[in-house]
Amino acid sequence: MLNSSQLLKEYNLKVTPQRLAIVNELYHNGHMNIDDLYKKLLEKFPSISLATIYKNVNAMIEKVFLNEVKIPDSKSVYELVKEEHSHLVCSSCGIIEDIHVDTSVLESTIKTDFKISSTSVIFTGTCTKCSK
Amino acid sequence: MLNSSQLLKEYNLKVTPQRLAIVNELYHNGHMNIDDLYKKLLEKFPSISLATIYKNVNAMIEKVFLNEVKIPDSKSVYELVKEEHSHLVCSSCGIIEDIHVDTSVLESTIKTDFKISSTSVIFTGTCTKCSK
DNA sequence: ACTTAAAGGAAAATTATTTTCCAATAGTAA
DNA sequence: TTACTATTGGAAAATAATTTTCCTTTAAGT
Repeated sequence: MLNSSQLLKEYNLKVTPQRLAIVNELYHNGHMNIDDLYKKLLEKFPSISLATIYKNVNAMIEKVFLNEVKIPDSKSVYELVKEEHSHLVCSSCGIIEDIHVDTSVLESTIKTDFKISSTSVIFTGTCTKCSK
Repeated sequence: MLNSSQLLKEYNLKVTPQRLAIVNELYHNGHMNIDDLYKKLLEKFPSISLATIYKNVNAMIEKVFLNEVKIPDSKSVYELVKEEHSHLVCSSCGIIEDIHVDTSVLESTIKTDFKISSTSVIFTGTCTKCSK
């Protein structure tokens, strides 16, 4: 189980029911875009405003508690920050999965003068369900 | 030298001065966002409209002649489609460089049921100039 | 040159995101 | 618990980003 309340506190974010819901939804669904979040929270808070979603998502990103994932050819999704990982995206149904990849292999093989600080990898393909 | 006119024709896009300028700018600058393009084209076409930029960029993406590159924490940029490659982004000055990476290494090491069709890799770091 | 489908530009329309303002509320201190 | 204060949520307005509409112009084929 996730102690969302404590988590928010650790990130210096006031604990409110709306924020708890955002955290819990992301915890259960992994990756959601703004609209997914809005629609989901509307069920629990019929009067919630899109501005509240935006304000909170931005606040959480600022505190490095959430992370925006930019997916090729589709909308950005948000996820709880956790250990570094990459993403698998199904171009058919849109499902997104985390996957652990050792990017140091890449970083060591490329020839560049850049000091690399992070490597984003997104695999696009077809998931098992959609393959059938 | 680039024969932009012929290129456009090959992609079934009518050759217009505005389109030629877009292609040439992208050829010379490599990666530009919508605003970069708009500002640049304004120099040559003082009455050009942002809608023209959007319409053309979208048309070119549709024909798989341009490609949108989604950069973490910054605006999307567009580039002419060419052989597969990855990107290096300087988080300090924003410069973007192409880099060739053998992503098959990654694809073969990960454990997944997805049928992977493409792999997007973006390295973020600091370029030489900004390192000094 | 003539014709026509497509493109460019201006403005409006839509969509996405942020800001403002005020009432409600979480967190802290008494 | 109560009182206080800063922050949050919500409604609406404001701003930004993108697309569409409509009409004039133009590229490209005849």
